[in-house]
Amino acid sequence: MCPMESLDEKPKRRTFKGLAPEERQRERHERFMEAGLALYGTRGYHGVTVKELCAEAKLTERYFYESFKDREALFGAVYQRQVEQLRERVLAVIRRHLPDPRAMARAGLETFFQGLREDPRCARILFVDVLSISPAMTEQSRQVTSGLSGFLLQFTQALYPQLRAQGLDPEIVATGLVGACINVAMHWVYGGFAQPVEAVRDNCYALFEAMILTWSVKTSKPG
Amino acid sequence: MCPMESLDEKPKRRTFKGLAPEERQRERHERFMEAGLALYGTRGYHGVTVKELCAEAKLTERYFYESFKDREALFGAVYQRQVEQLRERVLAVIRRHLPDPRAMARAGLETFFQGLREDPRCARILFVDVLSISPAMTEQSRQVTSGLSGFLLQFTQALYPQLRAQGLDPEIVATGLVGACINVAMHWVYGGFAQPVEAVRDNCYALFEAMILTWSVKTSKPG
DNA sequence: TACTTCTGACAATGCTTCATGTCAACATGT
DNA sequence: ACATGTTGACATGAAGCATTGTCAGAAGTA
Repeated sequence: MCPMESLDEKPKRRTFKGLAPEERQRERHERFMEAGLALYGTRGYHGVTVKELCAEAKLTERYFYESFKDREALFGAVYQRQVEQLRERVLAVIRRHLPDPRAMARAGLETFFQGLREDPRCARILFVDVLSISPAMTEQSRQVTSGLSGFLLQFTQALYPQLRAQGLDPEIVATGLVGACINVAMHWVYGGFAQPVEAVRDNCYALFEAMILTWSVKTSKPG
Repeated sequence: MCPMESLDEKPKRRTFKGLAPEERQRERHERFMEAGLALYGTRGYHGVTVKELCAEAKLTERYFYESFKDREALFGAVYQRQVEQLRERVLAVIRRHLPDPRAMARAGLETFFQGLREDPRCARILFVDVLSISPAMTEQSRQVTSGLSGFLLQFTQALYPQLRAQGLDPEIVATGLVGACINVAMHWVYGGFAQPVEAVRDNCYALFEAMILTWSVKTSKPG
């Protein structure tokens, strides 16, 4: 009985199982992120409940709402992480193949596809469910893919500054090429990786190269 | 009081409001189909309840379950109808432009995009929600897009029988081209049709042409 | 008019989910 | 050993949903 006891005293946070409070919380957060990847990535967003996420994370609802506002917030966090992981990986590989544009593009594509094969769960998260959750998530996805085609655009224009598409809108073409990769990836993943990754990489690269070639031809001999 | 009254007598079906029983049922079915298109196409599959579908159709739950086993069955029917409508329209236009392959492809593409602009609701149904409902619906969508790339393949190979893709898998390329059109369409629709339909059509056609050109080049002068 | 079918409004059931709350058991530092 | 922070199991409540059922009245038939 301490005499100066305040009425709204904060509980003293302390270590537990050898971990500081922040560490424990981060670990719980992490477990939910992995549970989200596991369940959302296999059964989709709408088929998964908070209770199931908790069971997968071996934690209880209380801690779920400690880390995330709701189911959608967890999905958004998982989505964003997957995007950034894949992006970093692809960019790193592209950098490693500087300055050969052909090698850069092919290696980037291969890394993209290999990432999906290593963890097919992220394919569903990145390309399917994100579009059917809420307008906010749809917009987030739109920005990601727009950013991707923007990068693609910048990339090709830096490599081939002389390219001027006659009557073509580079933004639309870039959107198309991104869509091509995504659709190929989806069919590849859902088809059980029937083709070797090199085949997928080469065929997608062929689309890129075809466009560059077309642009060169159109610009070098107009009409 | 008829003396021979059977215990399990079937109710005599009769006309009502000048319509035969079958006509009435068909009309109810139709109203649910339109309600499904309206609500699924704007708010998505998961955000719509049976009650809302009934309100939109101005009918009651009883009649919903008369026509459809559940919400998913209605979605499947709406999806299938939209696929077939768009396909018929595109095929009709393509036929009308025989035998000029360039005109056929461009007109087909334009009809595809124009169909989406006339009724943006079907974009969501055809490309987004169908993938996140159930494995069965996902498979149905897969078959549709596979059929589409199959047609594309057959089309180009019929027009350019000499084309032999060196080291390329025509199936993957076709999948990519279909994905390109779908992604361009999605961004076009969700971006509020910022570009004129001719621009979208021409840029997608450019992708097609680029591939054909690439194949021709690769086959005529190998290496 | 008398009878039957058809229709719409809505109640009822049973289930599931989200989100919060309770509480005893456990772990820790003193 | 004790007081207290921490945890997991479970309870609770409000809400929403799918599906079936009830019933009075409108619309057709004879």
